[in-house]
Amino acid sequence: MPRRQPVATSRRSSRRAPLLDMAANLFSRQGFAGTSIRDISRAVHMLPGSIYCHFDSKEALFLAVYEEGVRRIAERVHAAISIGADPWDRLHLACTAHLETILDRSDYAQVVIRVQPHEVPNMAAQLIALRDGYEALFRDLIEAVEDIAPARKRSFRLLLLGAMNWTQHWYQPGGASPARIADQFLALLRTTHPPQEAAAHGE
Amino acid sequence: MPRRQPVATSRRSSRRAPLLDMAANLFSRQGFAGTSIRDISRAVHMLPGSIYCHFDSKEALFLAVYEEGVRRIAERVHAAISIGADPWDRLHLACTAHLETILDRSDYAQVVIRVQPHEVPNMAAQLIALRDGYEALFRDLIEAVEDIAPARKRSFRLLLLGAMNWTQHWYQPGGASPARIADQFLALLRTTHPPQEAAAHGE
Amino acid sequence: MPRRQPVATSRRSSRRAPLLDMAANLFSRQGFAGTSIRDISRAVHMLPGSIYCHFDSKEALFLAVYEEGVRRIAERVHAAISIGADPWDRLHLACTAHLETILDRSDYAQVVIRVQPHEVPNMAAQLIALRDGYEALFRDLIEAVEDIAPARKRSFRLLLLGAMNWTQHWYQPGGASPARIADQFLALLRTTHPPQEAAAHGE
Amino acid sequence: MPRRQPVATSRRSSRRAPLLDMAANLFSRQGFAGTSIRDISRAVHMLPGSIYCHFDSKEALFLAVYEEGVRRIAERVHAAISIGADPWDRLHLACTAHLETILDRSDYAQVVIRVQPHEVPNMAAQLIALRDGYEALFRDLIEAVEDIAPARKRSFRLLLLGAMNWTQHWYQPGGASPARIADQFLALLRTTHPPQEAAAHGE
DNA sequence: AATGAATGAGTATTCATTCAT
DNA sequence: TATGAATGAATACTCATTCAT
Repeated sequence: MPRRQPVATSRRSSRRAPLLDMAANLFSRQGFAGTSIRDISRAVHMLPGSIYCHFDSKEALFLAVYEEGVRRIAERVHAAISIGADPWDRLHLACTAHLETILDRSDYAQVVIRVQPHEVPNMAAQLIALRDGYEALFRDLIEAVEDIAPARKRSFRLLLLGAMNWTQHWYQPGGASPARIADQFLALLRTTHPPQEAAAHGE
Repeated sequence: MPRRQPVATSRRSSRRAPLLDMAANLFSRQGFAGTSIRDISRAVHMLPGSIYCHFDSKEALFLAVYEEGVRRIAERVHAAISIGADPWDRLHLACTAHLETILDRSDYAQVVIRVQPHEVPNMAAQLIALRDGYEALFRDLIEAVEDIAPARKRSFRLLLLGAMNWTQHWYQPGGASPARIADQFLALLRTTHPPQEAAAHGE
Repeated sequence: MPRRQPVATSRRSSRRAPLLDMAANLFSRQGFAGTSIRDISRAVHMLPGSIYCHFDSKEALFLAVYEEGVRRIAERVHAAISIGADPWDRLHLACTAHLETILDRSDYAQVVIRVQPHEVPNMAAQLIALRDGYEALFRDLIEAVEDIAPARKRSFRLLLLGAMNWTQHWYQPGGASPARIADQFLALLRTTHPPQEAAAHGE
Repeated sequence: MPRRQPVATSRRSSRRAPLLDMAANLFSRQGFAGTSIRDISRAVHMLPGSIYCHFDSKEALFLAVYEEGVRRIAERVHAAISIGADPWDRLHLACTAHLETILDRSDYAQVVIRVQPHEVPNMAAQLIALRDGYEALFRDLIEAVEDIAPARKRSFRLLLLGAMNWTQHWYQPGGASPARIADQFLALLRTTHPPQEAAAHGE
């Protein structure tokens, strides 16, 4: 597991990291259009113009946040699945890591789920590419699960990812934990195929 | 089935309806913060100020769109389930109607799914109440399905609705139809419990 | 001679005319880039944003000033030459009117001479077309003067117009009047060819 | 004739010369207000702040360009007239050199013609003094031409210099050469006075 | 001599909204 | 019901300049 730099940059200006953090926080709560450069600069005790020392535009700043967000979820999910061997286990671990990251851990990751690429002028293509890169991971994980019929793998993936990503709309810190939600979702999708006491995953 | 007014209002000015339509269209594509009163007024060949003859504020206009959106999905779903008797059938019909409405039929309905209540200043509570009112319908439908274990009904609902609402992010008119998507999603959730006698809605 | 409207517009908002006047004044003294919307709005006791009730952009405002400027010189020159019959007389009258307008009478006209079309983003073509339209007048006047050799008419025109337009750089209200300057310039160019019978427009 | 340093300065930093060149280029095309320190620094691959290692302010940088511009035209004109003896010849040579320099040779010289002194805050007096110093040269050359009536020398100079300086507005590299333009302008002004039969300066 | 970051004021323009007509 | 003009604050971004390194 690689040692990770503070925030995607080794040790630039000490104010770049908090700036990016605050941007992530505000974008995750208010979206792209709903967050102004002034909002961000105020929160980080800079002048609006000073932000442009670090990023060329609001879109570029957003892209940096999004990239970091994708990096963070991907990293956590990769780390999580590395401890499992069985395909269902690995999928389960991935879902737990995914939900934990987007619900509790990281404003960056929340941005990735919450902000739709085409809300961000001139950045849609790049954002979609980043997100697709991440989602390919789930494609692979689901591919490896033998007792999902091949014809259903695509809708399985869309159902599962959609349901997980939508949790942002109703999740509340007090309630069921992200891990519990992952359990419940997979239970609904798994019990289907392999009654778990019996001969394992033979459909 | 109730005769429906042109646009949720009896028969006010002839320009109110297109105004609301255009607002729905723009809000559904650009979100609340991303759509300006000027955008709307331009699209409907009015002056910005003239919009205030019909609505007190941007938020009030949005609320009207949202209300109409909820009304429209609810109406379609109610109409759809009325032709089914079996709980699974009724759920299936509801899902199809839900997906058809938010994916193909109505900008109004799309707004309801796309715009998060708390993006809209001072309106979150009302919007959430409206949405919850609609979602209660699914709670009832799921309640009636006996072969979902009671303890799982909540997560079943959240999984199903989340997955359906998320389709907006990947749905494309050329691909699988909303009805087909509904089939596929329910197939994944149903085969689970009782492939009992025979495949009713079998894939 | 046609009755002329206050400022290119019949009777729109009472604040549009002074706005255009002030813009003409500032553009004529500070150029396009050197004049800000704030400068103009301050001078006319408006808020910067209010200017956009009247013009879509700084460039559009400038174009309106420029058009009016061309209109004004052209009008004055046309009026002046209408009282002459002899080609030299007509040219002389035109030069006097041209110089009087760009030196003393009109900020609008001064803008036309002072601001180079390509200083104004996205407007160069339109501005050049307007200016060329006006200068065609001098082409015709010079065409009619028989004792300028045809091969020299082009350079005659460029010399004369260039010298006149450059007066803005050195003219001072106290010194030689625009009419006197016109006399002197034409004397230098006329004595050349035909000091024929007697001095018509004596120096 | 003095040996000339690379760029008006003995042999400072190797980056000062390209900086000044680029500034001349940009000022000549975009004027003073239309050119930013950032434009210049970008073009010369420096950071904006680094320019202040070489010049105290934007105005000081401009002044350096302007001085160099005046130096360059004056130098070329001096060199040109040194090979002529007859006053008309010398004037002709000066005009050719002047036009060649401001039209084809030097961004520096173009700045002198293009930018009006009072566009540059707090520098007008110095710039005017520099320009006047140069123009005095033409005063002397015209003074020496005997067949221009003394009373007309001033307007002759203003006409000639104005027409030449204005060429910047219409000159195009493909068309008549600067030397040809000088010929044509002087032909218009000369044929006047000296009935050409007399041997003299047969062109 | 040059950098990288920052400043504070300023850039053109857009925002939702108001109001007399 | 709608307009046209205006407001005052906000929008993203750029300006010339400074300063510690």
